[in-house]
Amino acid sequence: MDQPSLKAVLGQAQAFFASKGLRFTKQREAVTTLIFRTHEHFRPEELCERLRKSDSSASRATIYRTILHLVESGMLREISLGGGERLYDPNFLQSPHHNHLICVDCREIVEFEDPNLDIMQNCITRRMGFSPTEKALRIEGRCDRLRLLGTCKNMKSGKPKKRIGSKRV
Amino acid sequence: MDQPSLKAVLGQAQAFFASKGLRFTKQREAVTTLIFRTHEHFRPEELCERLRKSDSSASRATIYRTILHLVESGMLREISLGGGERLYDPNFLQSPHHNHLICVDCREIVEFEDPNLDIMQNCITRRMGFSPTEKALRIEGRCDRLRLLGTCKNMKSGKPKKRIGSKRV
DNA sequence: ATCGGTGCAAAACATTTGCAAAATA
DNA sequence: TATTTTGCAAATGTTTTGCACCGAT
Repeated sequence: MDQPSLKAVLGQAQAFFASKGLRFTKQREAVTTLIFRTHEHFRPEELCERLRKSDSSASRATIYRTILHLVESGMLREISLGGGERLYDPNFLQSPHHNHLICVDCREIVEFEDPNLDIMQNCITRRMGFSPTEKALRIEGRCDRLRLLGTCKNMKSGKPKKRIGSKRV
Repeated sequence: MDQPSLKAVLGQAQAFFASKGLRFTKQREAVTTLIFRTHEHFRPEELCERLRKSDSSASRATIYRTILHLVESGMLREISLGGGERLYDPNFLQSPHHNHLICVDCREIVEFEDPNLDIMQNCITRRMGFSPTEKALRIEGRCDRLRLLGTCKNMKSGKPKKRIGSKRV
């Protein structure tokens, strides 16, 4: 974990739960920790798996319910990178406006921001008579290095690396 | 159906299936017709329902499999408007670069295009070393009319209208 | 006769929910 | 004690799959 220390994140979560009159139980803390300890995007089921391997524990139901709470708090966001899979992204806490670029070859996910893009999106939205509340841009592309050199840093001996995690830019 | 006549669409589908050495059976034609007869976004299960009500028929399995073929052909696109629901959009045939704006109040979906946005997205992508293959921008917003006047054309006596269909802009 | 293609029913998943027991303010 | 929260297991809902049969070349 880097920028906002895990401790700060846990504090924010605790504050949110408290503001709703909810308890920050050890299960909820464990789930929150597991989510924000890395920058990895995750599927709920993967989180269950991860938690099972850790020293703490929480039932599947609790994990799903905690995820919903964290989404409601705005700390966690559901994203969709295609395939109808429900994926969660813990990185909006550090970069609230980031977008996703996915390499179609190696599935690497690059997170990026661009203020100009944001501005333009705002204009377009307002021109249509709406006030934007949330924007999600997903770009799929082919890595130039791979196309030109036949390999890229995410390819391992010709085999694309399956990655759910993300890289910041 | 308007622009590309249904007949033309069916022809294109047939050509695709043929190019793959596959047959354009009456079930596949029925599914294709049902999909492209309107501009509605749909969930596979809804399509099953629609087909059950029509005079033609195809099993659930066939419907799912045909959808996959049509996506592969590029005629149909999977989109995600949040909530992890798998939705399909038949409108990329007419407007290959459109994006989606969803009203958070009434869930109306507005499809829109903007060449400048496309250009900017291209630049950003290339700057990161990628060649874009596909882009999906989803904006959620609040309709100004509703916010200012307390009502909007999609609200029916205060109750938001649930809409899966789309409006072109 | 040979390949697909179809339809059924089962399987595979992911997610939600009801409820009794446990934990906590 | 009152109220949440948890965990289990069952229910739900969607999508995929195996397989026997059907149909077209």
